[in-house]
Amino acid sequence: MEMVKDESCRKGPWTEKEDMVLVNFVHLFGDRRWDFIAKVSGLNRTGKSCRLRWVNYLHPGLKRGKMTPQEEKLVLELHAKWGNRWSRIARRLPGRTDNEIKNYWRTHMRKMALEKKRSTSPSSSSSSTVTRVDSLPSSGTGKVSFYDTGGPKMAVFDDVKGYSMDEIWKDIDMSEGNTTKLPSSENYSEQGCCNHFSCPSMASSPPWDFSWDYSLWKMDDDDEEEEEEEERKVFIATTNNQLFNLFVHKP
DNA sequence: AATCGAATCAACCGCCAGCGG
DNA sequence: GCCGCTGGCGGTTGATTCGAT
Repeated sequence: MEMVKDESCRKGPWTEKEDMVLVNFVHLFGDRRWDFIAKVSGLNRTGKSCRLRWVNYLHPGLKRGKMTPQEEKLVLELHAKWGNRWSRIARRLPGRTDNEIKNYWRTHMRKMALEKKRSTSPSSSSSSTVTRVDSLPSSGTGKVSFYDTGGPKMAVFDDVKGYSMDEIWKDIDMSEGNTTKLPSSENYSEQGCCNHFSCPSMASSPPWDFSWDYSLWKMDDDDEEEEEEEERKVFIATTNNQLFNLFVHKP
């Protein structure tokens, strides 16, 4: 049963079947032992890849869709405070992932930087119409990344006071000591992601209280064929077989 | 209707810290 | 104390979607 982690591991987009298998195994073994899950599930993926897929896409507590104004505000506040510590910021936003926030910020900053550039240089000096934001100088690292901010020192935020790293850490300490400043912070600990998503759906149905729910993978296109449905059932059966074998062969 | 650039999203990569042997 | 393994995190990239022209 040695599923060797080598270059033959699958990459690229996940299929619906892979998702189903992963969810099944995560509910059985928890969302910690990713390498183990990757091996026993038969998914030809790395543990890392499995974890990423679960955290960013399959986790039942995830919100989808646009950020609300409150969330946007919170992201701005927290980024001003903590810089690019996306996972930390994500913990304050139930149902949002670090990846999502990172992406949002990237887009947001691009917009902001463009607007700022336009407003500060009305002459649009150079011949090029739009200067890519990515090429804006970063804060002294030499490496260019438009959101390589060190956080709060981001030039685009004139209204945000500059912080030194020490100050940032002081802030973090303070906020962890006294979190009442931030909305909904009391619901989150600094531990595993499971604890962070204390969304209602998770609260009422912990991972181990698992029942197969097709709605999880219901696609919008309702003309989904029965054939696909049948395939699903077959796949679940196969997965269950795998699990059965696994337990039977356990000492 | 076609095209092109911008925006968004999903996934990978590399680094690092924590932990167990 | 050292070393290897694993998971977590931040940065980046590539594909897809959207919107303007």
